[in-house]
Amino acid sequence: MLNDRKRKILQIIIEDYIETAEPVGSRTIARKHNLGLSPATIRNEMSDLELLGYLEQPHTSAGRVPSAQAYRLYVDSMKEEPGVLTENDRALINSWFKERIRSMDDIFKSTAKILSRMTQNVSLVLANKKSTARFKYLKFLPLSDTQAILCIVTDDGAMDNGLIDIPAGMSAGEMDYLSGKMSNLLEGRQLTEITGDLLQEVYSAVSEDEVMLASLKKAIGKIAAKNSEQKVFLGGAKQLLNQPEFQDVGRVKNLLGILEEEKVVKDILNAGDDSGLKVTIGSENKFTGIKDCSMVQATYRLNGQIVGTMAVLGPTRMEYRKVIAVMNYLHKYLETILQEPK
Amino acid sequence: MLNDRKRKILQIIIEDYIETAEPVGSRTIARKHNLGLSPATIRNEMSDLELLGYLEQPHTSAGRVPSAQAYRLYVDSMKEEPGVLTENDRALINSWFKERIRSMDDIFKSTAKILSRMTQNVSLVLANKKSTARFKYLKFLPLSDTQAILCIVTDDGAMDNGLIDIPAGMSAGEMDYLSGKMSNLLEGRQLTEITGDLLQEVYSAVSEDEVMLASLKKAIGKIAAKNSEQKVFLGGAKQLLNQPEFQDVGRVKNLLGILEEEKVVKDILNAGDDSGLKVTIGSENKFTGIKDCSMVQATYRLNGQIVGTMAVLGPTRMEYRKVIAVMNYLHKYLETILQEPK
DNA sequence: ATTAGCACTCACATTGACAGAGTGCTAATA
DNA sequence: TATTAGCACTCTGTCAATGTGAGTGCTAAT
Repeated sequence: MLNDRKRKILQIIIEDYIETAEPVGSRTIARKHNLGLSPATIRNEMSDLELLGYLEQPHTSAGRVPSAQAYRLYVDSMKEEPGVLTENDRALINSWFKERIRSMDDIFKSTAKILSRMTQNVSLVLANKKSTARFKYLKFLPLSDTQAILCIVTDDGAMDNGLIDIPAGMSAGEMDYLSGKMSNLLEGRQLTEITGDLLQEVYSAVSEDEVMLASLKKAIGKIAAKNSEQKVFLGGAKQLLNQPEFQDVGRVKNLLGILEEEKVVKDILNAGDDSGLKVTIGSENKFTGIKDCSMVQATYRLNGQIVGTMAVLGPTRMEYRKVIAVMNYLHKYLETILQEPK
Repeated sequence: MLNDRKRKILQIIIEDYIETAEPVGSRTIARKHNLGLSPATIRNEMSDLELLGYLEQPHTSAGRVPSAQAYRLYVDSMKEEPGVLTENDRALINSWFKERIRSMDDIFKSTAKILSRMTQNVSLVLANKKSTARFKYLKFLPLSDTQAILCIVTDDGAMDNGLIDIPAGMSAGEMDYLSGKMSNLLEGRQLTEITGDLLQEVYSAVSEDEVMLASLKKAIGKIAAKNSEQKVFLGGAKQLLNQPEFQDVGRVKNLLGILEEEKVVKDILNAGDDSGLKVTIGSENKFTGIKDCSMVQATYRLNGQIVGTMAVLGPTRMEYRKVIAVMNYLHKYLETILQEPK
C-alpha cells in the first residue's frame, strides 16, 4: 500500500514530531535527513500521505502532523524490531528495585515510579489481589471472654484475620476442637467460595451458637473482600506538565480529574486484560477523557494468574519506542522477581 | 495598634481579594461597601496600611493586595468567632461519611476527599499508625515441615503475622509449648521494645535453634515497622488548577512534585503535631516549595493518642474562614466516629 | 479630618507591519 | 515520466505604537 519512500518519509515525520512537538515541514526534512530529494518532491509525497489519512495539517502553511492512523502503522511495524533499552537504563532499573523492595506494595510503587521516570509520562499500576488461594485451615485465638481472633491460613502461605464473637466462657479446648473440625471440612476450597451457605452447612455440623456464626460470616466476608481488592498506584502526574500538549491548563485538569477517580482508573486498567503488550492510540481509547491520549499497557502474570497491569498514559505524540522497550523489560524483570517467593 | 476604621478597611480588602483574586482599589471599596467614605479617604488609609506592612502593591497604580502579615491578623482575629458551617454543608459531610465508611482507611480517604471538595484546595491526610499497643501473646501456626506462621496478638485486639522458619520436624506440641513460654515472658511489652536483645534473651530461655531465632527477629521487626507506618492520603490536586494563582504551569509542577514525594508530605504533616488548629501562612512554612502557600492543619486524637493529621494546602489567598470551619467540624465529627470501636 | 480634582503611572488590549516557515502550482529539466 | 526550481500565497508569531481603564499621590478647598 505504501511504497518504501512514503514509508520512510512518514517515519521521519513521526519521529521528528515525537521529538520536537512541532509540525514538520518539507524543507526541514530535506535539510535534516539526507534523502537525496528536494523539498518539492517531499511535499508531493506528503500531500499523498495526507490524502491517505496519515498526515494532518493544523492549518494551511503549517507543517504536517502524524494522524492516529500514522501512529498505529508506526507502532505495528515496530512489533518486529521492538527496540531495546540501553545498558544504562537497564542497570538503573535493576538497582532501583534492588534497593527498595521490601514488600509486595513496594514492587508496585517502584514500578509506577520507574515507568513515569523513564518515559516522562503518567504511569498507572494496578495490583490485582484477586487471589485464587485455597483455604488451608483456620484457628481461633482467644482474646477475651467473649471475643476471639479468627485466623485463616491459605495454601500460598498467606494468612488473614478478623475479630469474632464467641459464646461467653468457651474454653480454649473447645475452640481448638471447633477449628479443627471446620478446617477439615473446608480445606481446599476457594476463599470466595466460603460464603454464607457453605459456611452455614459446615458450621452447623459442629456447633449451634448463632452469634458466633453471624460474626464468623461477617469476618470471613471481610477477609474475602480484602483479598480480592485491587489497588492502584500512580506515578509522575507532574511529568505531564513537561509535555507541550499539556501546557493548556484545561487539559491537565481534565486528566488529573480522571486520575483522581480511583474507580475510573481501575476500569481503564481492567479493560485491557489482553495478553502481552497493548497500545491504544487516541480515539481507540474507549474512555471519555483519554480519547486524546495514548496508552501502552501490559499485564503481568504469575503461573498464568494475572498479578497486575501496568500502563503508561500520555499524549498521542509519545515516545512509543522507548515506552515499549521499558515496558517489555520491566515486564520480564517483574515476572522473575515475582517468581521468587517473598 | 490599628484603629477600628483601618481594621475594617483591611478586612474588606482581605475578603474582597480572597473572593476575586484581583488587587483591590480604593474606588472599588467605596462603591461596593457603604462606608460613608470617599475613595480619597480610603486611599489615605490604605497608604497607611501599606506603611504598616499589611498591604502590598503589585505595581504602582494597581490596587493593593494583603500581605502575609494581614492574613495573620485576619486569621488570629477569627479565633474568637470561628465561623460555622451551613446546615447544608454539615448534612453533606454526615451523609458522605455514613455512606462509605467500612474500614479505617475509608475514613481517611473520605476525609481527604471532603476536605478538598469543600475547600477547593489540596488536602493532605496523614494516618498515624504509631501504635502503642502492647504485646499480648504469640502463637505459631504450622504451615509446612520447615515453616510456620507467627501470629502476634496485641491488647487492642489487633493481630499481625509473618512467616518464620522452624527446625525441621518440630511438632505442634513443641510449638505450643514454645509460644506459651515466650508469650508469658513478653506480655505487656511495647511492640517496638521487642527488638533483638530482649527477644534474644527470652528466646534463649526456651530454645536454642539459631535459624528460628533469626527468622523470628526478622518477622517481628517487620511487624513492628508496619505498625508504626504512616500512610498518606491526598485529595483534590486538580482543584489547584481552578485557582488563578496556579494558572502558571511552573507553579503547579512545583507543588505536584512535592505532593508526589510521600516522604516530604509526611515531613510536612508531622511537623505540625501541635494541639488544635494551626494555620501557617506563606513564608511561615518551613518547607521550601510551599513557602508561597498557606496551610491549615489539625491533629486529631483518640484518648490523647495522635491518630492522624489533616491539612488543607492552597494559595495564601485562601478562604480561611470556610476552611477553618470545615476543619473544626470534621475534627469534632471524626473524634466521635473514632470513639466507637470499628 | 475629609474630600474633590488633577496629573501621573502602569498593565493590558488592539492594531498594523513584517519576518519566517510552509504550501501548492506551474513550467522547466534530466 | 519523475523530479525540481521558482513563485505567489497563506498563516502564525513577534514587535512596536497607541489608546484605554483603573488606580495612585498630592494639593487645595471644604
